[in-house]
Amino acid sequence: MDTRPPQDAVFDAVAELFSTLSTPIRLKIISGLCSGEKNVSQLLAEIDTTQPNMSQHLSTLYRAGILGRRREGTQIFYWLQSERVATLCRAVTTQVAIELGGEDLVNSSERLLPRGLR
Amino acid sequence: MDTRPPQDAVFDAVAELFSTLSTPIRLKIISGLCSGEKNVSQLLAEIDTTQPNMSQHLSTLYRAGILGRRREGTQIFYWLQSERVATLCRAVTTQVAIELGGEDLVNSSERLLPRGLR
DNA sequence: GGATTAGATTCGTGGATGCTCATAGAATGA
DNA sequence: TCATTCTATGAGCATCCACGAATCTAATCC
Repeated sequence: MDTRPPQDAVFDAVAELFSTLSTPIRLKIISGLCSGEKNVSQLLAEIDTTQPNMSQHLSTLYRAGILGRRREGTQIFYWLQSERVATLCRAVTTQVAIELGGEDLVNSSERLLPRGLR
Repeated sequence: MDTRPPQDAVFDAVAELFSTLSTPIRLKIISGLCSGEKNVSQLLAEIDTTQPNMSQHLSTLYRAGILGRRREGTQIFYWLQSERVATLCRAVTTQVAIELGGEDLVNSSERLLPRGLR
């Protein structure tokens, strides 16, 4: 069989990546991790959602290879594993902030997805 | 009220954009229009789906401001309106093709989202 | 071992959306 | 006007998925 063109696999993969990034809360998580690794409690302090919901989104981003994970005692730390995806989100977010207008928004957007501090 | 941070609007907009690009068929449409404007029949000849389904996806991309639309007789031509989105898709698709491996796939990927011919 | 804290997992549900089928609309030609 | 071609729209359906509530697991401390 295999009547599908090989490019289809590429489009499928790209669509899946975009799908992973297509929810605001996951973008906020990526934004929050731009300044370095954080545990779940720290992320919960920044992002308004429930703990189970946060856990599910973190799991989704981890399985997608976008986040790394590490246990330290009872806490679990996450960090940005895919620098490529971080760069992608940064570029798109900056552009959208500009297009949405508002100098203030553009200025504050520089803090939306800051480049890694180290 | 308005207790939501202003950045939330940016994340919402970015998530919506990614959502629009999160289906393979819409990526194929964008790819097909990279070489210039086409009518619906031409797109149907390249992309395997039904006519109503194609029409709906075209409508979605048009409403998102990604495609332009023009009537000529009974036919309707679509073209890439947002060069920014086209560039985005091109960059991501190329990277994913590379990461999926296969020299042949990488080479053929150059034809996935060719730069505009004019 | 019991209690406590930090996260993950399971289950159920409502809303969004992609698909198909049937139909409607618009333009052209006889 | 009627037929044909090209495209859009609406209804019905199935699926996916984000969310919340409750529960479970793992590690630490008493």
